[in-house]
Amino acid sequence: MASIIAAAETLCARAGARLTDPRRRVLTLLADAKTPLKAYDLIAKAGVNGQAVKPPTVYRALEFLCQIGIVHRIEQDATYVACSHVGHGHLAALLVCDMCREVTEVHVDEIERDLKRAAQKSGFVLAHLVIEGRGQCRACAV
Amino acid sequence: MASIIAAAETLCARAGARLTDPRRRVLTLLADAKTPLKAYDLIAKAGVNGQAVKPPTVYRALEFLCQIGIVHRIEQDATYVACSHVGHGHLAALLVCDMCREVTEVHVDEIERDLKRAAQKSGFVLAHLVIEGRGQCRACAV
DNA sequence: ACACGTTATGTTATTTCATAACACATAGTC
DNA sequence: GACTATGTGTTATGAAATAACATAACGTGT
Repeated sequence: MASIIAAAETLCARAGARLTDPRRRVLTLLADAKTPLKAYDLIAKAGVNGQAVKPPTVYRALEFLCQIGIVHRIEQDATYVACSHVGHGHLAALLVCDMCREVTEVHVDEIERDLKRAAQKSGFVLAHLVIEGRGQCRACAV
Repeated sequence: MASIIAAAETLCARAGARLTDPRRRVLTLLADAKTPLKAYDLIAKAGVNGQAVKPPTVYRALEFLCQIGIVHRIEQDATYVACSHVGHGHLAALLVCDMCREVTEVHVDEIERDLKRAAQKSGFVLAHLVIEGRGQCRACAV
């Protein structure tokens, strides 16, 4: 649990940025969660002693954390999840279980290469790639 | 242009559904557009002679058209685009140009297979897959 | 023809997701 | 300590999506 904070510190240093209070708070909440959280879940939880946190605060933190690669946004349902394989420059495919919502990350570097090549065939230069799946995780599959 | 309507009729018949007025209208608007449209673009455009169309009407049509596979939703920015390769049971990767917004569809059946296998390795049974890219299309790449 | 079930639409209101714009604060550095 | 970058606080609003309920249109069996 603490290790993800350490990883974040490293990534921040590399980016010439700081792991500030709201950023750390949001990251911690995500890391503690078993499933992806919505932005407004975080807005609700991030407040301390009755002090509500406002949307922009959380959205900024999320944007930053996604940028340094320690948090992933799941486009299909606009949720956010802490990266479980921090470190490799990895592109991950995020597989969300339809039953328990847990996320399985699989690394797909060769697939990225294949896709880049397939895109190139159409003359398309690929800069960014999103791969997301849904289905049943190991525990929930019969 | 008319051919996509014909394709839609076929797909509707196959699904035991009807290509109703609002569905045809939304599909036509998407087919005529050069780039993906937002739902509210469609809501604005779908009205006839001052009669505004309400959000649920368009959202229902979009959901239906996506279901029969003649329209794709681009998750990254919540836009919708008419499928350019109707017919094959194909899974397509949607590549959106960051400059002109045009969409290039590439077919990725082998990649789907690879990904399914990679998922299986983690015990994950893949039911649905989204692959989206961003970058520069042939015309916009230098 | 007409009653019935199913499919699809109309309508109102609301919820959920996200950002613009501007003021203030904090940290690093010359 | 003044200067600049970076980051946060706050207010307000914009943009995307859906819930809930009423009504209409179609197909089928009688």
